[in-house]
Amino acid sequence: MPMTPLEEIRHSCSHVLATALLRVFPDAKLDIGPPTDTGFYYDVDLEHKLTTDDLTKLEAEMKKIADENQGFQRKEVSRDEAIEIIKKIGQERYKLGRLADIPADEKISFYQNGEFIDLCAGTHVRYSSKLKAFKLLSIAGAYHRGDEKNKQLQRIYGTAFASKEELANYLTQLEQAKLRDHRKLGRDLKLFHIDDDVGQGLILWTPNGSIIRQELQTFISDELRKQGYSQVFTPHIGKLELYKTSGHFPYYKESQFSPVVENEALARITQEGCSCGEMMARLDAVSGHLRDQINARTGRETITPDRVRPDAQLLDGFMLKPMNCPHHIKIFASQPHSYRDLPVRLAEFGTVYRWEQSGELSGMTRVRGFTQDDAHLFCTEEQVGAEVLGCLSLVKIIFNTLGLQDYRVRVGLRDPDSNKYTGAAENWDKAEAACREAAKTLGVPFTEEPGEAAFYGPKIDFVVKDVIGREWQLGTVQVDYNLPVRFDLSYIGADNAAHRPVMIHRAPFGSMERFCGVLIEHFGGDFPAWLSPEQVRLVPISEKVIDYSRALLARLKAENLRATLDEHNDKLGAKIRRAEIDKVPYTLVIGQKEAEANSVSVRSRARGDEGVMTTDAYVAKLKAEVSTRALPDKKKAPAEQP
RNA sequence: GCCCAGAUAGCUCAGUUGGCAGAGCACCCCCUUGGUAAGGGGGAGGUCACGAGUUCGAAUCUCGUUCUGGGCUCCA
Repeated sequence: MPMTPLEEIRHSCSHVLATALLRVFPDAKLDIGPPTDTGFYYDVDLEHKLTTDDLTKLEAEMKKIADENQGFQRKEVSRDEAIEIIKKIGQERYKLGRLADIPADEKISFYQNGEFIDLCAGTHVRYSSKLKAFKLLSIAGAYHRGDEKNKQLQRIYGTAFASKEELANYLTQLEQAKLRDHRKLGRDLKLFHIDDDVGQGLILWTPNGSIIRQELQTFISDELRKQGYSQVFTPHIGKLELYKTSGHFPYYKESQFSPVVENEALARITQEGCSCGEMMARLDAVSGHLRDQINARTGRETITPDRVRPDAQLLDGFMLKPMNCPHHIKIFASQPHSYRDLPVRLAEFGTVYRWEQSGELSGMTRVRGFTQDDAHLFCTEEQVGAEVLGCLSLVKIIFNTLGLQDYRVRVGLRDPDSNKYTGAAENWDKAEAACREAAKTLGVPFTEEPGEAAFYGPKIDFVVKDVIGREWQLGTVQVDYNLPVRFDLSYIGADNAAHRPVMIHRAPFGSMERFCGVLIEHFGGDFPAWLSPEQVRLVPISEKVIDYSRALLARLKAENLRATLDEHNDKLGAKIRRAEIDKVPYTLVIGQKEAEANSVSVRSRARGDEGVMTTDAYVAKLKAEVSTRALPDKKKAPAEQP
């Protein structure tokens, strides 16, 4: 498949980088060097540990190669010839494996530029002098073939464009993006804090951030009430056996916090002289009774005999809940249900804990404790389609209200080659069909991705990009035919017989933490008035109007608006500047004129000076803006930013 | 978890070959009483991430630990 002109430039840069690499480090063993969405990289196996100084050296060598104006020449060869070439250039270590990947019926080609030749399908620019604007950016580790078990190679990232201007623009864009980073804005605007002494990946919501979260929760709760959901509350922990029944333990053991064992049980087991390994084995083990139950319900050997231990050896504990489903299931199961009750929709802002690997943590977007705007729907099989649609429309309402337009939809299907999925194939087929049909109604393009399903069912995810281009899954809707079986859920149908309900898991935000992180970047900190921690800043021009300003502050607070008064001993310009830096949507300038006329001079963060209006008129206007959850106007062209 | 880089005041950062811990902003006080993005002066603020080692002497050199950033792997 031919590449786009930009891809050709970037891919050719990979080859030029490899050429430079071999000139500087002749013993480098090359793996692969493809173009990416934002540039290119080359993976290399090298004894020498590359440093940023090396990047400078390599880049200089690349410039030289570009100036040498080397031609890129394609050579098609037979497989035997290919092996010979690879051996001749001493690149057997990875290239022979890459050669073996090429299907028998595909042409094998090499590209040569100057002294460098590389196994490559192409395509390339004709001459290296076409490469005028490139830059090496960073060094990273990357596993060979993306497999953790393989050797970690050194990956050199770079970017390239057709012109120097485009490259410069891209680099400025990167700088600009850093200013929107939720980790920076979170600190500057005092939205959240992560403290080493509390723990990695555990968010402390400071007062400002808490206001945003609270407003979002109110917004969602309002929508849920309209759509017939019931609010529930459940504890943060549950017994291990609950998760053995659901199948989450020990299946996801590595990504869960360790179980909490009661003191007495711990003392007893220590007295018995149990090793740590033995204790873990006892925690993993199940009773014969549970095994029989689950295997009967699922109709196959879901729990194998080796996990069963005599009751005397079993050890139960509590787990920090990694998900809310089992708790909600127990609420559903606590009462008999008629088909007339369905669907039952149980919603909770439920906090869950997951043991993410330390290297995966990132600000608010990847954390170890987070609160899902979770709900579980229990419905009949006939209702699944309509309920999935309802969930999707909720996600759309939320995204529209917040002006989130730049997202993609992913329908996660099971990977036919994997056995990690539970449940009968025909149920999977039905559920996947329901998701596909529902996604079609969204009116936005979606991709079907095998292998992206949850282990209990297919799902529809809403994925957005953060400021540095990383994708994050936010909203999700998942169909589940599995957990109702494992927990033996039922309802009584019109035929007076027991039927199995279908479950739908859904979280339109995904998690409050990740969603807020993405939202901070989406708005760049310029939140709409309804979300702004501080909606109005009162700025008195002099102390002479301080009494009027204080009375006005009291008035605004009484109207349930979030306002503060800047009593600093500064000039007006400085106070305005501070309000702008704090990203307050409205600044009210108060001087003698305003005090005498019971009015305010309004300055909008987005639109600048809006002139004088009566206090009553302003309050009414702002309250309307807040209650309709209006989006902020596009910010005016930034003046001199700090 | 793995690879690379980093950690100095609340924030952004400087700190030379090892020799008294620095600046700007923010904070507090004083002067200034003003009309839409920075008036002026003063003050306070530090276990240089933590722990060892080398040295007469360590923010600076070495080792270890923790955390952060960029990747990789993972993400129910």
